[in-house]
Amino acid sequence: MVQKQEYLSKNQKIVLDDVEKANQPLKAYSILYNVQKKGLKAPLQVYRALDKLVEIGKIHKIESRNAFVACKNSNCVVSNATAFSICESCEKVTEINNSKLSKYLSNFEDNSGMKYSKYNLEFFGLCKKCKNK
Amino acid sequence: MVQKQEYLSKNQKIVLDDVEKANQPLKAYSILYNVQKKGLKAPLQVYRALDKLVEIGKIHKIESRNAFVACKNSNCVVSNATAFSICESCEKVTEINNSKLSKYLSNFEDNSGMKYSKYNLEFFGLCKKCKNK
DNA sequence: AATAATATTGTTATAATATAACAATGCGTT
DNA sequence: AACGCATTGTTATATTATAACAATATTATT
Ligand SMILES: [Zn+2]
Ligand SMILES: [Zn+2]
Ligand SMILES: [Zn+2]
Ligand SMILES: [Zn+2]
Repeated sequence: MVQKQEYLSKNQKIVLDDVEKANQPLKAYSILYNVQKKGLKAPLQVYRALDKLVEIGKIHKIESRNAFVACKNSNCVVSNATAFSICESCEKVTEINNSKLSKYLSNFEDNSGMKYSKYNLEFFGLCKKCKNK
Repeated sequence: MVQKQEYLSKNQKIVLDDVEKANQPLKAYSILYNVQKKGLKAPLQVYRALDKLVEIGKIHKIESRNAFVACKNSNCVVSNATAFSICESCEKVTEINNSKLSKYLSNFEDNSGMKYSKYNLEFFGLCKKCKNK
């Protein structure tokens, strides 16, 4: 039996490293630009690494921005319960780590008969700085 | 003073009509295909109509799918508080209309200092049908 | 009615985001 | 060594979305 991958491959490390350094969401083609000096020349090399990193929860995709950000929340072993705040003025994005919220959403049920295994929540508004302008 | 638009333009009506008939999310280029017989020939004509319809809450964008669905929730006068359930098997999407959930999220506050004016939540899982396969 | 401001439309081209398809290599297991 | 599978490299292409410019339509103000 082949066991589940427990380490990162070369390209995955390179991409994760770049995204972690940024501490803000990066677009795939910005990442591509950044890592070209390390040998990743094609979009697919970046997208494949991103896919895997998202799958294992090291990176999250900010869907409304088509951008990728490193997980800052040690609870997200797998990215099946994510919440973000997004400033609509400066585009600052923060991962929300609020156990009440995650408990509430993870336990959410309605009468649709659906079994929810995953959610993604994006809050929008103005951050502290932008509010006071 | 120019007052806020209170009716739909020709192209907006055409696009809304198509999306409402579908009762499932449509991609922008599917919409374009559908409405070509009505004279909309270019992507921009569709995207512009979609932008406006999303802005006024007649249509919502399913961000994780890059698709657009008509609002089924009369409460969404403006689309500043949206929640959807998405089946990862058959891709069925349903707008969640749950007042407890929307109250909880609309009142959500954390210590970030951010004032949230809007949110979008997407739940993923298996729908009733797909669960029983 | 004339003017101004705003919204909408039409059109061509192009940007930005993401995947298909195929061949080769690397690595752990049997 | 042989197998299975993940990863890599590469080229081409698909999909999603916007820029830029010109024209027309609608509404508000004078
Ligand atoms: Zn996380
Ligand atoms: Zn801000
Ligand atoms: Zn709605
Ligand atoms: Zn289903």
